[in-house]
Amino acid sequence: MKHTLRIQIEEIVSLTDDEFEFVLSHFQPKKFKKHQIIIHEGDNVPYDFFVANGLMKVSRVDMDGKEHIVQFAMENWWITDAQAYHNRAKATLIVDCLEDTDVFALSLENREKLCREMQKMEYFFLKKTTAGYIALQKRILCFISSNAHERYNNLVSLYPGLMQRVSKSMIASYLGVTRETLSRLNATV
Amino acid sequence: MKHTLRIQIEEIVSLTDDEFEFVLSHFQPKKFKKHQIIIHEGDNVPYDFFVANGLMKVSRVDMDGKEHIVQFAMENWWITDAQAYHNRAKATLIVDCLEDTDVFALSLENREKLCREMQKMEYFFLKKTTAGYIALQKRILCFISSNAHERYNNLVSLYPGLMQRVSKSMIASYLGVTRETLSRLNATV
DNA sequence: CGCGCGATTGAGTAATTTCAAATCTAGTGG
DNA sequence: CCACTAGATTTGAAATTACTCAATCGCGCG
Repeated sequence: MKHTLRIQIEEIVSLTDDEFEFVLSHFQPKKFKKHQIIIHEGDNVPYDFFVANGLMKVSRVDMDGKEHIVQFAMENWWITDAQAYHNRAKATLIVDCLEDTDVFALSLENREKLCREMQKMEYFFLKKTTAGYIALQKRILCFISSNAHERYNNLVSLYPGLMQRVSKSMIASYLGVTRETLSRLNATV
Repeated sequence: MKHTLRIQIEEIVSLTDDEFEFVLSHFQPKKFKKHQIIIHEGDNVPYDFFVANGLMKVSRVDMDGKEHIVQFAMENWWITDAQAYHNRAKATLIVDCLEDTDVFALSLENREKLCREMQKMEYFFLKKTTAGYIALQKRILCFISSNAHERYNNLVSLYPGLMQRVSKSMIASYLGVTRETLSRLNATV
């Protein structure tokens, strides 16, 4: 059975067994528990996490104590406070687990080292990051051109599996509406 | 006087004169007129554009004929329909000029070629794309956690120069509000 | 059974949109 | 230099959408 990280990388570049072992040696496997907070606001952010199993989220809590969810990460997604990670700055976001989660953690040092050692990994990260950029651009277009109802329908069709694993309050937070508004949307469908 | 593209690249990797000439040979300089539409919906998207001079935007026009602006690009910004460009797909967005504009156009073929020939250019694109990803993530956080007034203030403080060059209707479209709402915000400040 | 948590419902309020009309502004031709 | 027009901006009033706060419902679990 192939490693889930290997499958993802090989969607973009092919690897021999040895090469994959080499790549993998740059990651640290870690296990987290449901509700565990991995990165607090103000922390250093030493890792980008590849989720092998489980479910995490990144969010910010505003001055009123309201949580705003920036991203979920299910299996085969990457998650971290990107701004803090890449700029070696203090976290402004919170990363935590919605389920027991297995990740492969990649430090920025190892990421850079890996890119120097294997150019095709730099190519992989470029493709992945570009795809992420495009996805965010679509999400922005959704915000500027759609109301809450349309954004909800869009999310359901994009990630149907997410609905079964995440509370409706969190879906609301991700969509930028209150849980009450989201609840009333469902009634209207 | 250094080339504006060279300055941007050298913020991330240093180049000799020869190297820069080599990089530049992969680009095509182009001149566009104000109001010129560079990419129509449904077009192929052969280029990513580096704006040397002038101002462009990417937008989508919805079924009601309303324009939604995804991005502006002033000097030293990159702009294209990223989804269509990177996936060699038909454009779903419109790219046009708000001023007479000089660009350096980079085809996907030349981009790939350049990355193969000079690894540090792949590094450059990775850093640039990562920075773009982080910027979009911030903009999304702004949408889910801020009202129109706060989004407007945020935009003004991020890009004060933009306000002098772009009509308020377009600012409104970029912020995801109507021009009437934006107009009323200014009154309240 | 009864507690606790998430989801829903209700009522009032605030923000935003819609559509229409009025104003302002820059550029043009006389 | 002035009048005129087209486009952009602002204003007004009503309708809609979304939010807030409070109360209720539903369900799993000790």
